[in-house]
Amino acid sequence: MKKEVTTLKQLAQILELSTSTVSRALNDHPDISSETREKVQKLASKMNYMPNIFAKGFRKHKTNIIGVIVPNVTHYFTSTILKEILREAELKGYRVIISESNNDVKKEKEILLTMLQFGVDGILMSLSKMTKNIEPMLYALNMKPLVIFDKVSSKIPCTQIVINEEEAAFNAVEHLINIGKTRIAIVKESANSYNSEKRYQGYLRALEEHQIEIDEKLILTVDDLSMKHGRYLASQLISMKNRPDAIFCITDTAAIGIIQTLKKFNVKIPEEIAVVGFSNSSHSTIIEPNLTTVDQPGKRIGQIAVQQLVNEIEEPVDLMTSKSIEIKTNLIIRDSTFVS
Amino acid sequence: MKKEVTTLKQLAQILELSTSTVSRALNDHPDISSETREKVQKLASKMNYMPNIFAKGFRKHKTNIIGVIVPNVTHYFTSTILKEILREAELKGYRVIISESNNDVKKEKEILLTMLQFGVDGILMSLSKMTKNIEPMLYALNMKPLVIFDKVSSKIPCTQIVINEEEAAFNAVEHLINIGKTRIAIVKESANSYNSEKRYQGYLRALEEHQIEIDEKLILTVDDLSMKHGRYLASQLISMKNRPDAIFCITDTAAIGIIQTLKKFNVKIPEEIAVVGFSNSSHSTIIEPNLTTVDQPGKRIGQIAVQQLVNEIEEPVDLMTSKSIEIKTNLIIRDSTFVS
DNA sequence: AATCTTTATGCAATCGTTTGCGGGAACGTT
DNA sequence: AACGTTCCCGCAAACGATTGCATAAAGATT
Repeated sequence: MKKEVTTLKQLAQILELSTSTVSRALNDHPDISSETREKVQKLASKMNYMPNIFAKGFRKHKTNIIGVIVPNVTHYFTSTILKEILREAELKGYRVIISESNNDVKKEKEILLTMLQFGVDGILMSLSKMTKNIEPMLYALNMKPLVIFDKVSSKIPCTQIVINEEEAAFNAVEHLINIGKTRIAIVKESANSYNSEKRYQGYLRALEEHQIEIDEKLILTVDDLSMKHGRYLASQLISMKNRPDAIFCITDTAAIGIIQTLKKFNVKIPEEIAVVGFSNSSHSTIIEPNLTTVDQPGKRIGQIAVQQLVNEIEEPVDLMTSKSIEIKTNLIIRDSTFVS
Repeated sequence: MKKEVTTLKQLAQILELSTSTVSRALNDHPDISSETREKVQKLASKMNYMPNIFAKGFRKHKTNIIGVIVPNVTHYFTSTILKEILREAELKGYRVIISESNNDVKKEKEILLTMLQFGVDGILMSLSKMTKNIEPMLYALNMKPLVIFDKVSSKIPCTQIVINEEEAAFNAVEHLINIGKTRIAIVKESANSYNSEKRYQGYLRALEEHQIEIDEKLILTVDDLSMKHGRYLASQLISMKNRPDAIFCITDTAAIGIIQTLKKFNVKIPEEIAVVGFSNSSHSTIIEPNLTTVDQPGKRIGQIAVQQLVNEIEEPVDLMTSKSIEIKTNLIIRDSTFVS
């Protein structure tokens, strides 16, 4: 093993040149005659020379690595974004290291610091659910560019890539209104995350604009938007004396739990209760009836996030400057709200 | 920005010691008196000192990074493994860089080389579907430890982490036999990947041991085990004059496509045709009837893969030595084969 | 022919850390 | 008193690549 790697010095010796010349030749420095440049480059590729990235990073204080921090890689939406981040980063000549915060604030902070220590050129992150203390992010911003996406916080003065949460929710709820629903429940998160809050605002605005009175009983809040909790909530809603005729659930997973329970109790979807989710997860076309949901363009988010970050890395602008980029979503209407 | 980072030299100056002493003190070298050791460590933590990883990696030729190459991060099973790889690697003090091959052999090779150049300490990979040329892997093995998982190839002389594919398939098919099925179709991959081949062997053995004749017509081969192809195959199977009474599909996705079509044509599952998948993907409990499938312990695979690799990194044994670690799977019986 | 430019190259320092070696101080041993 | 040990610590080289500066050679300008 440990086959020896060719170094600059070796190339230099063989060609009877100095390492400086070889280095410059490989980097297309104008001082070098095209003759030697070619000679060097030819030998280098022949000997399979690869610059030692650590010596390089060490010297130039640039690693061409971007750090990515997300709550959970197995989340389908996240992995879609990740996929695109990998693709786009590679295109731009960056490598990506990924860490999971598992929605643990302390872990999140640790990862952030470790990545900085490690020398990433910039960081891309999606905040964990409970992130309140933004100190670590501010600290990070002191040193390197930071772009946050999906789960963001407007308190952090950096570029944010978000979807039009409020409008998306508005459209979803308006769709329910358009098909004749009036008692529309919402299922949101108790920890007032950015996303949950925005979607809630969209819900409120839709009802308001259509002069539908808000019924506190139809505003459901839950810690964890899981399928299990969805199932539980559905059973609650069914047993209400004045049932809703539609449910807007700010997450596909919980929406699916809801549908499962509704079916179990033979509630007709969408006739008796229509259901709308959020994410367009792959589950939404498996469950029956297929789930009407908001499509979040993960690819676009990943792509723009990388582009922004690389931009900030390569054109060191004034950090600490806020900028919010909003990405459009699409409501995808399926059987859970649609009677053919 | 670019807040200055504390270095060894700075610590040394403040303490009026040499950098060597400071370095040794921080690394608990026995030559250092406990008195100075404490003094140094105290100041270091106070000044938030973090060794420059690049200088370190540069000097010691060790990066503490492991490279991971997978075909597709959005694949649920893959992301489960990934999650565990991240966790376990961190535990062992390693960082992880991830790349996607997208089942492109050329890309796979490129990534492999880039990662080596980059200086990873070892590589964890799941082969792409069409990988035939194992040259790049052999080359990699020359330089660094390599562990492959899930999609493996016995031709590559390195540690392989696999599930008991053959046995798992055997159990699945035997289960179908036990519930009284005799005309059991299999849906497998046309590119004879390791996994597909092993599962096919398990299928054959199960039939053989139960003296069920093999019917070539029931052996279906498809390029791409997608839902779409599943749907297509199902329509084929239905229109056969001598229909199968069960289908063993070596992938959950395709199995789900099959179920969708069977339902569409009002074929009773499992009474008329039972269906078994492979993976225990999250979809398998969403589809109705819930899919009987083989649970692949992704967490275990990820964990063992990292443990093996780190082992080989830290105790440089003889590389080029094959070792196959088999992980047990479980057949999870659900409604698609079970009549209550 | 002397001087200035330009072109192409080499020298040597540098980045931050680790580590082999050497050496001074303090102590113990004859 | 002379010598050997042990304990701490510093010097300086090394890792591989980059880069400011110096310089030799060749060409251009007067």
